[in-house]
Amino acid sequence: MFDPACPSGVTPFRIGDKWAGMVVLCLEDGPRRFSELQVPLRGVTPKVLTETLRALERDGMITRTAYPEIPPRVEYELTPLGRTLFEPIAACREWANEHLPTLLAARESFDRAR
Amino acid sequence: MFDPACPSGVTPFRIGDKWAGMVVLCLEDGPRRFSELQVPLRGVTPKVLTETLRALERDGMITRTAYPEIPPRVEYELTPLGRTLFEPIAACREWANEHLPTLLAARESFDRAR
DNA sequence: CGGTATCCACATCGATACTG
DNA sequence: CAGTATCGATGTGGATACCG
Repeated sequence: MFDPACPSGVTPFRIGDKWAGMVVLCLEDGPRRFSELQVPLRGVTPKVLTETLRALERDGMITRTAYPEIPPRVEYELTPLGRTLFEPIAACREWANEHLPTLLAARESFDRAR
Repeated sequence: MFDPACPSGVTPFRIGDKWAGMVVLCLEDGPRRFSELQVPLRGVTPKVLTETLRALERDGMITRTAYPEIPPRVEYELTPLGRTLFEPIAACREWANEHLPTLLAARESFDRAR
């Protein structure tokens, strides 16, 4: 997902509000900072990322931990509930990785026929 | 999903354009007619259902078969590619079935705290 | 029955600028 | 660094009516 050519960004089967699923995937290996999350989610504005993180926190998927430092540091981490969500989302990612070329070929063929 | 109280309709992890994932799930047991699909997808307007089905057909997920009869009959069916998509989507459905109460409880708790 | 055709409300998403 | 504040474009979804 950190690759600019990663197909996750164009998969038509993104989860929910477009970014939430990718955030969950980004948190697989442990806590991440706000600015770290902005990297793989290319193009996401701070506003939208904030909204996404708030929504996930509200639903008990992630925790937000702010450290009272200068400069400020905030870390987001999957909760146990969030971890249970990781699996089905990862399954969707696997599907996209495997079948996206087929899908795009079908799409192109369909468009050419019209 | 055919139950009015089914949680699938409120799951925050719906796939893609909100209806596409549910359509795939609806086609699990074989071909379905346009009007049949309108039943479990409560509230979907003909326009939106048409758009959803076109998009799925375009991506090679379903086939559309029109029978030249009076009155007209049209059936939609999963392609082999569409069948491969069924599994990860079903996994998301299972997740929702299992964890939605926990999620809603977390949400309510979060909202009460603010 | 299985759609189209219009029109519209609303939410989402984004760009930009600014702050503790 | 990690946001917030505004504002605006976009487009998705929906209500309603009509057609072959």
